[in-house]
Amino acid sequence: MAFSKGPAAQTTSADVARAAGVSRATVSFVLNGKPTARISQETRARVLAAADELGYVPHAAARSLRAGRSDLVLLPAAVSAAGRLFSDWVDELETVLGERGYTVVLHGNRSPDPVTAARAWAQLRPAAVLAMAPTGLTPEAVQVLAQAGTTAVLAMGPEPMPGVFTLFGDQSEIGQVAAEHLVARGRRRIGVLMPTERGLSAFAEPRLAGVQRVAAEHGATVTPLPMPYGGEAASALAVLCRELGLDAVFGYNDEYAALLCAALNDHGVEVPGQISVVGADDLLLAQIVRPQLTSVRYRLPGAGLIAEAADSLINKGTAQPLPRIWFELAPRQSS
Amino acid sequence: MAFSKGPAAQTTSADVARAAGVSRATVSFVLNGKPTARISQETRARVLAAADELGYVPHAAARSLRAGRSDLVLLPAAVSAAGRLFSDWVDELETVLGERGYTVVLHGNRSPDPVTAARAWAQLRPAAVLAMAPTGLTPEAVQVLAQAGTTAVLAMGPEPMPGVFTLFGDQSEIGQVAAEHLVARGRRRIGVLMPTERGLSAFAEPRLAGVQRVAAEHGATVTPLPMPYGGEAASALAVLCRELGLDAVFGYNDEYAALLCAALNDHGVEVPGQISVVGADDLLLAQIVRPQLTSVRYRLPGAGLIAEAADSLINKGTAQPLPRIWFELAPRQSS
DNA sequence: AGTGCTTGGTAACACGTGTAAACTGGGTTC
DNA sequence: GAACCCAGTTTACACGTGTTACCAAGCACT
Repeated sequence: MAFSKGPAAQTTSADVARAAGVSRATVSFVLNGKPTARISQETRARVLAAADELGYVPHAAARSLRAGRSDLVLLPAAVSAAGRLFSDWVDELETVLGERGYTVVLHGNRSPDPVTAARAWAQLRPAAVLAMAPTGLTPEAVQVLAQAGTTAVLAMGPEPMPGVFTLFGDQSEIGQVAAEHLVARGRRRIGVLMPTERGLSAFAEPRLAGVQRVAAEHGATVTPLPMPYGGEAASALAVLCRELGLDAVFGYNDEYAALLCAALNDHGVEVPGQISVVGADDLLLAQIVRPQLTSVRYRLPGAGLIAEAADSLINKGTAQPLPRIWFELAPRQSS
Repeated sequence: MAFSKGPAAQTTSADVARAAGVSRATVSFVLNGKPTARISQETRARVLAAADELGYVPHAAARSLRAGRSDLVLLPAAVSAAGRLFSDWVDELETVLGERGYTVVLHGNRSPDPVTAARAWAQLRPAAVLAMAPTGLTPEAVQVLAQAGTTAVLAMGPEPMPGVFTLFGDQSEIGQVAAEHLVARGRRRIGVLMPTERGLSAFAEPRLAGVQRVAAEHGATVTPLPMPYGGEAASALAVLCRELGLDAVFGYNDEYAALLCAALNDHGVEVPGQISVVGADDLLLAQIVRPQLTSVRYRLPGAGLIAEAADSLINKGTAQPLPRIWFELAPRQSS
């Protein structure tokens, strides 16, 4: 360590003060612009010049330590888990929350245990946590956050939870919409793709349940079909579908559905002639492939509304309820 | 504000100390486990019990303020900009860096100005910044980071930059590989899709340049084709391709290429009979669509190597050079 | 000449944490 | 019995910031 001169000296507001020939307090006043009237234009200019000269950037950690709250908004979500649909929405969310002065940050939760995950989030003392994927958010996890000072917790889910502002939306309705459509077309032997990718079962399980609910009402059979993300798996499943004599498949996702479609095509199975296929999330992919994919479309509240709710929750501790997420069929060629 | 009892009291290590009947220092010693031998097993147990009871979680900001360095690793990247390819890689990176004790965080840079963006990153005082997309990282931006104490900056790019550990990889080689393939197939009138989505031009421009380089050597013509992300735009471009008499298109991306392919198909243009199409990034999508899409594949160094380099850069200030990124053709049906 | 007001600025504390240095008994050594 | 040591704990400071008091000087008014 002889050559290392410590962890790289940071430029602090004290440096700026020294350079401008004023006290640190004055620097703080100028840079945060609160009681503007109390600082003469001349020193004000001198401070700004010094700060610019030295390339001063405030230390977010120290600032939020002093302030007692941070401007961090945490989105716990793996990047890959967000499909094209969500990722655009997340981008928009970042923009509108940024305009409100928050720093949005994504953090993939690597721990399957909700409490451990919550503990990791809590370390950052975020102003709000936006759990927009149906991650396993338990009451204990919420309490960990609360104990760390984060009371603004938003989550997407089918039912309310104490201490959580819920954006109501039931993934099982996706399966429901798809299944109702298939049943209406006379299909009775329905397969359901179940992705084996980690983190996706939280979406897949309720979607399957939705299909089963509808199937039970109409005397249709439901066969879950576990599937890794890949071409070979799809090919194997295509064979299986024919062997099982299925007449319809709900593909969890447009991606998975499209994979299966291509495989069915390769094996000479006609879509939708012999087997109807329905996807979900209405990705652009659904319009690219041939036959074009029937899908189930999300109707999400605009990012502006979410930002408004989060802001209100942080500052007032309460917020107006949001319109619930709902789902509708986007009928195309594959069914 | 009468009903609001301030910004939600946080549980601090002082609370734990009080509950366990010891000093705050003892709590810190127990929880960080450094001089383990110096604490009796009995008080040790009492402290751990109290911490657990109160649900204590350390305050990352305070900790890193005291320590002079944070365990944050910042990945400046918009979620949507990362395709399937990158997002899986980022996931892996999160995992391996997490195992090394770092907290990985994604932050979409909303500012087009590199210095402003760098200023935003610098506020978080990250231990390292991993700019894995060819974002406009200027020397001034690097200096802003350095002044804030972040000296470990990794970036992907074609050439070295002072103060930056470069993961060498030249996006223009992608265009080059694609163009060489097309030229070898006798194509001479090449169109290049140029996405208009924000943040993508940093990828698109060099890819175009690569195509132009090869075309110039072989007397082929290159026509840039600006294209929004969507079906109508693709349809319009399909018509244009025919009118211009193009015999090949490099599609920037598998997504964009697939969009165009579908549109060409709809307009009765045969692929690859009349027009060859080549994509890039080798997404699974390339294998889903028919005809299957010829693509250009990334060879990225494993996430483990990147993590190793970042770690070394943080602690030793230097790191072993990484193998450069290279690209190879994945030939399929569309060309 | 005292009193009060305004303008421009500073001293000093608190936020939650990690750790070097000091302290306290009780035992061991000359 | 004085000197020393050791295990177990605490006291005290520093990190970089925002903000509440407080202060100095200038000026006007009784």
